[in-house]
Amino acid sequence: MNDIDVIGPLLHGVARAWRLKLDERLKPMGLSQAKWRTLLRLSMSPDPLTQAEIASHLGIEEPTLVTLLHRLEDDRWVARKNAAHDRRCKTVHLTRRAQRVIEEINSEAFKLRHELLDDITAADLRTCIRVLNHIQHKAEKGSGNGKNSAARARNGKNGKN
Amino acid sequence: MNDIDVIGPLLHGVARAWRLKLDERLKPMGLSQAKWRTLLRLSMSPDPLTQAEIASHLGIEEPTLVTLLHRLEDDRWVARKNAAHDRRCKTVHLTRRAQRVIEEINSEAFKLRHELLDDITAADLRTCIRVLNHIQHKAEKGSGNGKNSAARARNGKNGKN
DNA sequence: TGGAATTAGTTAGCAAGCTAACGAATTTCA
DNA sequence: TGAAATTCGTTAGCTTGCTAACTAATTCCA
Repeated sequence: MNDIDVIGPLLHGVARAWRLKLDERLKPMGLSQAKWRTLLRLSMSPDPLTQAEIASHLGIEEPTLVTLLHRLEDDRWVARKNAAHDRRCKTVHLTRRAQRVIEEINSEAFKLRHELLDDITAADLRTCIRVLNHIQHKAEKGSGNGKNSAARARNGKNGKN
Repeated sequence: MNDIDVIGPLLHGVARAWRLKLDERLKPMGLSQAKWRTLLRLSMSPDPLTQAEIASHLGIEEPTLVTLLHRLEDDRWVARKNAAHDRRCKTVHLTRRAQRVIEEINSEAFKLRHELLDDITAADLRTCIRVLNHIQHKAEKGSGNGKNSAARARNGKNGKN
């Protein structure tokens, strides 16, 4: 089995292992990766985001976000508000409770990143990133039916700007 | 945003893009990635496999495999048989129809791998694989509650040997 | 200005992953 | 030998992703 044949399953496996590890760490505060990623994204933006914007940033489709927000709303992590400027839009806001735990989330994610990566050399890491970027761009090119949020987000065409 | 902060989302994104691309290519023959991976694994084994063995090889849990096999059985890709030697076990077998398309699946997967990787140097690819392996092992270490099929499969403790 | 096209959010329904809990069969060992 | 532990497959119910199809609101332009 040569390198070319091994990297596909390997990629799949690493992404999965990382996700599971984070989920495991954040489970004590009642949050999964999908949930804390959403909270972090909201906390990073200076002004309120609409659902379409959030979905685009996260690289998921809008219907996926709808149910995710329902769960977050049920657990009082976020609240939806009708936007004043456009009655079609809703903006999503962090509750105080969420703002309080975001620090914890950040620090836990930061710690894990460093645990997993700290004995990899900067040069190797850079090479790895270059390779992965290359693969990702190739994989997304041409598949475009115009509806891929992840690609859209990466290219900055997030529907607002 | 430095390298350490960027590689997490990147990994997630690459794995997703690759999976979507393969799904797109194999959709014309009515197969998703989870399905064709299962068929391939069955075709690679010289003698029949039980469900527990298949789940372990694929790195998924048994209940996940159960519903996957149901879908594959509904579409006449595989058949379950009661094992003679152990009445608890069922072995899973490819139908003729499946055997016929496995060649196609293989060649499509092979083509995609080479499309995505062919202008990456062998050295870079090797570095990338080394880094990913390292991350994966770190991510799996310690999380062990003994129930992680993926790690079990990689370590060769697949319940039979 | 008013009908057509577009955009935001939603619902419905499927796929593929998970854990917990269970029944039936087998293995272990006191 | 027979009770306890283990193993195999299953069901039930959850999460997180998807597409297709819908409603309501807005924008475009003839």
